[in-house]
Amino acid sequence: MRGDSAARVTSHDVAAEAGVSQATVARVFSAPDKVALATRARVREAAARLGYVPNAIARSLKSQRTDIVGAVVPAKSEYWQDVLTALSRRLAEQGKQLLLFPFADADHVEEALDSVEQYRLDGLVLASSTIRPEHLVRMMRRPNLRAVAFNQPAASGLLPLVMVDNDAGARDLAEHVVAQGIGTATFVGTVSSASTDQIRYRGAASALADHGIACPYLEAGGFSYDAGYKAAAQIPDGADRPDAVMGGSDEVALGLIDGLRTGGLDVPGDVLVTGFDGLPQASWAGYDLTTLVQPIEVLVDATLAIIFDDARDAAQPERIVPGTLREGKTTRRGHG
Amino acid sequence: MRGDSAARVTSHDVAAEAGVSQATVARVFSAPDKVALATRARVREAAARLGYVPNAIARSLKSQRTDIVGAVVPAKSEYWQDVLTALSRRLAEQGKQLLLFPFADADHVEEALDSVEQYRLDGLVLASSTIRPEHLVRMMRRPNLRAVAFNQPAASGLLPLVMVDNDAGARDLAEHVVAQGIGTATFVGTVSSASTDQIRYRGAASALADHGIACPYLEAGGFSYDAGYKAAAQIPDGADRPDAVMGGSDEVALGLIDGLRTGGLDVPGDVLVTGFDGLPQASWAGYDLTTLVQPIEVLVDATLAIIFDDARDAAQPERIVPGTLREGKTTRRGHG
DNA sequence: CCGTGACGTGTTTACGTATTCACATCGAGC
DNA sequence: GCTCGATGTGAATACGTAAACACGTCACGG
Repeated sequence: MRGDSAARVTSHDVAAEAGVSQATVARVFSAPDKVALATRARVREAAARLGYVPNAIARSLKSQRTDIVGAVVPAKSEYWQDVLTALSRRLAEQGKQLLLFPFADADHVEEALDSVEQYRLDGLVLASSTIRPEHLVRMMRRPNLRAVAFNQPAASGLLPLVMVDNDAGARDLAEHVVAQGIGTATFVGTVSSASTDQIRYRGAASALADHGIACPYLEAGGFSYDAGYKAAAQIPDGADRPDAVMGGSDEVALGLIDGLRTGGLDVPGDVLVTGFDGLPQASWAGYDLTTLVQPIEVLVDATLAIIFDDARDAAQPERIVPGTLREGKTTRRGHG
Repeated sequence: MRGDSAARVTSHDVAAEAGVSQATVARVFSAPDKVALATRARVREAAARLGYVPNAIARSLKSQRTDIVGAVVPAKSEYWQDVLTALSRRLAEQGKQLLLFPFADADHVEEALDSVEQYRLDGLVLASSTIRPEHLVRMMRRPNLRAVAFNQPAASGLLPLVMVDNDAGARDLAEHVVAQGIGTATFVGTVSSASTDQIRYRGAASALADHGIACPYLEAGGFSYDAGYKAAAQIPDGADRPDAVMGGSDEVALGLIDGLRTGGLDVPGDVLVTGFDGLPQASWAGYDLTTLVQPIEVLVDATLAIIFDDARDAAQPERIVPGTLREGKTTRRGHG
């Protein structure tokens, strides 16, 4: 029953209560070592009594720093949710916050960016390869805004870029299934609209070609479980059935597995399946998917390093981080 | 090559360029109808030429509104990620943003709330039943902050509350499995630290008791897939094996299914399994879990209504929204 | 004993906008 | 022809903080 309900308490009120100037109060909360110990204690006490909390809005206006990083991401995606979780956690550790700008589809990116510009964010993470180059360029030239493209190959040359090594990862997966003794394979993804899937497909196809194996491509038409599930029905059965199906992402691969199984096939008995990303769900015992695990923590750290490190000299850094092959049972052939 | 790279463009700059006062520029962007058509056009043109974008920070300071809603949520949870997705999408439609305050575990809630207080948010969504009452009280008395508890029964009486009808949902699930002809059941959840699980357990146990069926409780020790997977090993086999296992949440239930299957049991052949929440993964063909689907859109809308509707008269609204039973194959007994 | 620097604090200003108040203009009504 | 209200605009102020600057005090070394 004290100090609360007092509508808005400012540093001036605290100053009056403690018998010091507003500047001293501000110093206590932003640079305590510049204030004598006794004064500091008195101010802290007064602040507690009044229920004072520094106003981050006013601070941001004055200091030109918001301590907020924005993220423009597709609204529905397991992968991006995992990335955001890692990102926000890391930011919280540094006393910074994450402001979300989700967009339902590519047409709504424009609106999201309009909002982005109004808040003077310290940094911006541009995710999803469905963001078009013209949007990237627009963000590129905002003053005082460090924008980083995250897993978005198309941004190369336009923006600083952090990305898993999609090409090497796809090759690793391809080599792995080849080692299982497959003779045919099919890649299922969304090459049409995702530049990551394009690289993954090319990498896999190239590695397979080195072993004389062709790799036809099947368009899933989306990044979701459902897209993979439906695509499974398009995969030829009988004599034309591929020995392995490579999904462009884990979500698609999980859908593929269930779709194939619903179609009466055994995974991995009849068909091997691989994914890409390393989602938690891929490790679930019901699937135990062979996939390429993205080192999300590393990617996030690299992203934040670009945003916050003042090494502005390296104008356009590109960090390509290798992933790790995770071998699950979806590529484990019954060796009799 | 025009208008860009000009470091910071303010309304003053635009005013000078357009030959009007700063006030007029401000009006053009916040109350356009108060400015003559010709003037408006001239200002808009000048703004475009200079690359001017209104500064949301300054606006917030002046107007005492940030157009930002905060959400305090556990960092790792499928369910909360789905809620956040819905929430941020709905906010974006209204030109508002979502600021994330994730916390790793209950001990870190305190820090998250410290940050919350600094930003003068329009509203706050307090999620997760692991937030302790003392924290709720603290948020309750912040002036100018509309805090809403989301699916958090423990907040009843302290804060406005929006929640799915856990009790009725649990009863529906119990009745459903009873209708399948079961004779014994076990509930697996985290009653110890989640007030939602407590209600769900009591509801299910009560409904089962009405049919003369006891419902022992098994502590999962967490909300995750892994917790469920491990808990499955604790379920008695042989003669004591329950006919049905009810998971406190979908995540736990999915883990249970895989755990039981790994243990050599057939779901639903040997054991029926139910969940709670209605996660997308519960619908995946590999599981097809019987669960209680939460109407997340409805819950989110109710939450935002409490935050933004000025009906401050209804001091402590409590909205309990019914869920929907989704019947999957995990409770479909082979009828011979 | 005085100059010098470190230290602690107060005064003042600036951040960029929204809003209140005042003022000028203009058309309509008597 | 003069008043009155409506309309459009400018001047001035406030939002709450951080930081530059100035000032006074005190300890220390020459």
